Amino acid sequence: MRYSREHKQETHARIVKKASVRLREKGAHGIGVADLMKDAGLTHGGFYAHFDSREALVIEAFAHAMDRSTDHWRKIAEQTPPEQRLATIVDSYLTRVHRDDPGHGCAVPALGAEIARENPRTRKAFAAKLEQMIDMLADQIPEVSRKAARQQAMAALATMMGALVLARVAGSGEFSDEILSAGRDAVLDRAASAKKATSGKAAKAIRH
Amino acid sequence: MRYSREHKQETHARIVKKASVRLREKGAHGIGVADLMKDAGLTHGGFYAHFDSREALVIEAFAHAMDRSTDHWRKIAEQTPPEQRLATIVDSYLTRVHRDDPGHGCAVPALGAEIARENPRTRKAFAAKLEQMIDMLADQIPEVSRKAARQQAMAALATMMGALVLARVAGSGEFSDEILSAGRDAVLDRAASAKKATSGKAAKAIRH
DNA sequence: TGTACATCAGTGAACGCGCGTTCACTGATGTAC
DNA sequence: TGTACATCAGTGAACGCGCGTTCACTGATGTAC
Repeated sequence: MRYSREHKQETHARIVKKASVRLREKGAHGIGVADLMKDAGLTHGGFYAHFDSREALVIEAFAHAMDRSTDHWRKIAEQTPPEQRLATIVDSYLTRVHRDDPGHGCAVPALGAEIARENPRTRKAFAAKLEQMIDMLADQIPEVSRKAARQQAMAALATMMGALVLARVAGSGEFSDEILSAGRDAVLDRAASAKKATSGKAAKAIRH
Repeated sequence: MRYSREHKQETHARIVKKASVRLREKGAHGIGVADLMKDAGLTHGGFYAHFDSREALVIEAFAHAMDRSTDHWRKIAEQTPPEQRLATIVDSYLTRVHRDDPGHGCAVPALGAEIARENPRTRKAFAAKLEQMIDMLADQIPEVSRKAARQQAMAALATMMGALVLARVAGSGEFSDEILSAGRDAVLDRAASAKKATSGKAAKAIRH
């Protein structure tokens, strides 16, 4: 059954897309090649017509997830006034829905720690996507220098993904909700005070 | 070779201690029973004289790592004036040494995401230790209500462990160092502004 | 105190299972003539 | 346009390996008498 020219690309994309969901749900080593192929409606034998190895799929699936997240938040930001963009992203990031559905959420809290232990090539591929995500976040922070915006974006992502990891460890009760809420407040308060600090002297005094 | 009464307990403790290092280094599924026993100077067959299953060791090793971290920071805090305690903890947490030696560092960035995917019993055991760690951090935040201190402790831990995960993904270059530094600034700035906010009106205005 | 026996932490071979990967084969469709 | 052949995405059995777990056995030391 030979297929048309686009067919292989479509199948390849479908495997990557489905895998990116399942890997975020189950972890980078939490699901096997056979199950990933089954998710895409195929049998495991055909896997190596599309990827050199399981690891190659993992890299593609991560990149896909990161790109989708970065695009998603950029689009959300574009529909929001500049001074509210970061707040809107944080509010949509630290939600119960995101906490309870890692498969369709940010790959950083789901897979960051595992990727950091992966071989250098895989880790670097992920690091490049992480940098793009941070740049996108920095773009949403107006009224400060580029350097300050990047620094704030790094801290904001650390707090957001960290709070999501902690909230997932905590389960889905009150304790978990409190973590989400504490993370939101931390990012938003700091954004507010950092902005004031660059435009007023009184606020600057507070930072030191 | 029957051993004295304390011998088994000592061996058990040694296995747990060594495993807690290796699991933080390699991940919750990154190292096998045989290698873990070898680390403790034993052969794999004896494992089940000490633990019901591999998972039981994982739970004990996590609990051990969390207790050690919590104790460690409590001790550091006790040797520091109250108003500098959180800052001292943050400074010792977000370092290159900690980033580059996960085996002897905090279990939350190393294993949190994986534990969140584990079965409910394992996850809940970890969640209880997480709550203890947050309580300990809240104890180091003076001059605010208990509720506010806990909230700030949650956010601080989220930022700290998140920054460590991101820094490990980023490797060990400039980008990675910037993440550590951005995380430090975020926690310390917020601690300073939160304190001011409870004692001065001008600062309160800044938070809103 | 001395002796015979019981205990059980630890050994190392073996089992069963799942997983990543390989491979011979299939057959629908593209392509050459 | 029609026909014969080539291609190659996908199938499903099989391989080899590592891992968690089991088990018969060992032998130094605790304990009963």
